Amino acid sequence: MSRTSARTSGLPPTLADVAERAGVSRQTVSNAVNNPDLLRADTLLRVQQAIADLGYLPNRAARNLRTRASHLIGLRIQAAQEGTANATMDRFVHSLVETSREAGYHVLLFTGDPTDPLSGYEDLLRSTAVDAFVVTDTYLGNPQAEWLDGRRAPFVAFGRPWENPGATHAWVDVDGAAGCESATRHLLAKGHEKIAWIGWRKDSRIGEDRRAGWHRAMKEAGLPTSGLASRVEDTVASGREASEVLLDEAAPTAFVCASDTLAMGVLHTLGLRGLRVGDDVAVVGFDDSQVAQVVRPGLSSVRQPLEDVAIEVVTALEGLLGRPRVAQQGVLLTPSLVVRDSSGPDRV
Amino acid sequence: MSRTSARTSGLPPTLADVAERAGVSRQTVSNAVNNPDLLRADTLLRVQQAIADLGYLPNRAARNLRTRASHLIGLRIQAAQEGTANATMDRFVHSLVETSREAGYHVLLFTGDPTDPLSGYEDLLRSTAVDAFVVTDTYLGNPQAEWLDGRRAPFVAFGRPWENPGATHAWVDVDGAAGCESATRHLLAKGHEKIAWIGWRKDSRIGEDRRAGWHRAMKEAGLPTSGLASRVEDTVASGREASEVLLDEAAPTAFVCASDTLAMGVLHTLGLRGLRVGDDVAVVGFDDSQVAQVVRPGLSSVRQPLEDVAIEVVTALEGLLGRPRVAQQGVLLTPSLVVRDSSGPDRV
DNA sequence: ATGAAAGCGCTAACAG
DNA sequence: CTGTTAGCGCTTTCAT
Repeated sequence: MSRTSARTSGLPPTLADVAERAGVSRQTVSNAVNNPDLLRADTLLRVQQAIADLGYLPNRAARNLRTRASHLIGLRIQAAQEGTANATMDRFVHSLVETSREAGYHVLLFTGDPTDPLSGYEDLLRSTAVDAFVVTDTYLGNPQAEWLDGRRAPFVAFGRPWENPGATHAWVDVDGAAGCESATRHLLAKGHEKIAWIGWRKDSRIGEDRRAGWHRAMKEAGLPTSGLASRVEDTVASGREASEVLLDEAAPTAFVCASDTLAMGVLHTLGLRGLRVGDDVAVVGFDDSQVAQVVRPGLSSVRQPLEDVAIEVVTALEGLLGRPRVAQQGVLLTPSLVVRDSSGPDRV
Repeated sequence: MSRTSARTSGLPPTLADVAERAGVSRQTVSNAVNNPDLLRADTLLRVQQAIADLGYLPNRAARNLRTRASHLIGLRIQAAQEGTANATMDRFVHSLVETSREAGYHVLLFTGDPTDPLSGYEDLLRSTAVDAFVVTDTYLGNPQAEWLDGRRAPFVAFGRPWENPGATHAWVDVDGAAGCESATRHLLAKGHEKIAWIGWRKDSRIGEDRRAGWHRAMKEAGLPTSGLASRVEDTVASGREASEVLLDEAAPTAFVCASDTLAMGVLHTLGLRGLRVGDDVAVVGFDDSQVAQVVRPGLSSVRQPLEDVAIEVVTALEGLLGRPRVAQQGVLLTPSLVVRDSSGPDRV
């Protein structure tokens, strides 16, 4: 051996240290860790004892070098938008970290120039720092998917390939239309007939999808929708202004919104006009943000099953990275509606 | 060479590929990357050209193995608490990721058994997966610091060593007392004299610190504090109940709270009693959460300078990991007060 | 079932 | 200033 044993040096124990202590070769120790079935029961036990005694854990860098895998998955995050209720990402990050760990992966966070959806990916990929990516900001038109596909980089998207339905990469998404449809039905069941929609600008595919859910539910109920929809920026002020206009021009008794941020704008308007939230006008948001949870009265909201999204994402990742490669197509999950006081009572 | 060159194989180019193309030895390429000053100008240029041509980037695993460093820093995160307005961690994570990148580090996220403050650290440390940790959940009594210190693992704490003021490790914290003092002074300046405190249970050092700021400001103004303080759990319901009791028994005209979550509870009480937020009773929270930003009326709140915290943390980290080792002691940063409508008008 | 040999891609130490 | 040598700690052949 070319270096002092672990006990004398301050360095962590290596395979060689364990081998020496157990009286076997290094290879046998490696097998004990990675292919225990190959060892005879008593040898295995002896090696495991030595491993425990020494507190041995394989050195990551060495293993990574050898296996050409880092067991790291990269996730690009953006700054939370101040002044909004958006918090999907943070809940997702936590779920992903948790689920990844169970699959033997850690999550490496990185940021990039917000105006360049590609920045940050390339360096990590070329330096083999991560095995795969989870791509989340697909609303940007999602050039990442195409780019990563081109480099044959494994990745799973949280978000459908809106722009390119023929894309073959793995993705997981939440059915926003279904969420808004169930929110609208919920209000219809309470007796509302004039239910307004406040969503995002038309260039947002996600926004149009959610809007379609509202529209479908209204049509199914045989109710008109014209004059009841508004498309604005995702800010509280926009939600407030849009709801003012809608109240003046169409007098809806309920609002379904594409986000909790917009829903908060509606609550502002109701407050300013002395209308009682829930009792006079019902409101449902989207995301089940902390804001929805702590505001008074509580804001009903569509909640994305982010824990399940993480599970599906990691499953897809394992398929992509495992041997044999198991390709997964798209997975669409259904959100649930969290009912709070802003839904109001039944209007029998 | 023992393997096909990068162009023919699908693998990324290596040092050897670059060396061959530039007509120099591998070592020279390594120097071109890590110690450019050592090369003659023309050689450097030639090597850099080859690097650019090939799109070469050093393989992380190999470099990590050789240098015994991963350039990764570990950060343990916990699930965001639903039903609260707490969001410090998410803002901090983003700032840390951003700042770390500038220093050449990436952030590796991990979770652990919530009941065991140590879980998760050990494996990463022993497997040499990270170079250092950023420890944040110091409110747990912070056994991590001692434990990490014992293993001589580099780490920086976001949070003071409350339990052990003699601790020598690097830490960065925000002066909660100063924040609450300035919040209280802000209300005093508006003409309030009966300013109540709603904070956390006595075993929370952070809570006691924040409370001290309120207390100090009141004393300096020559105002009594007895009967004006309450210590409860960090939930909206607790804030609501505490404010009801305080209003009944002491009739304060303003509240300073240890968190936005508690402040939301106060807003609930005011709403239920028909008291106008700001006009009748002023409220100030702590954290400048999204909730504070989007609720109506806006909630004044103490904002932690998390971007600066991240900068100080990374600076300390660089000192810890750099050569020579530069030890940093504690850094205490001052938060700022974000004034919104819940502060109310001047009560001349 | 266990061991020996080779090498992943890089850099520290030294030689020239 | 550049090249040679020798590993970092691990796993993948291939013998035994």
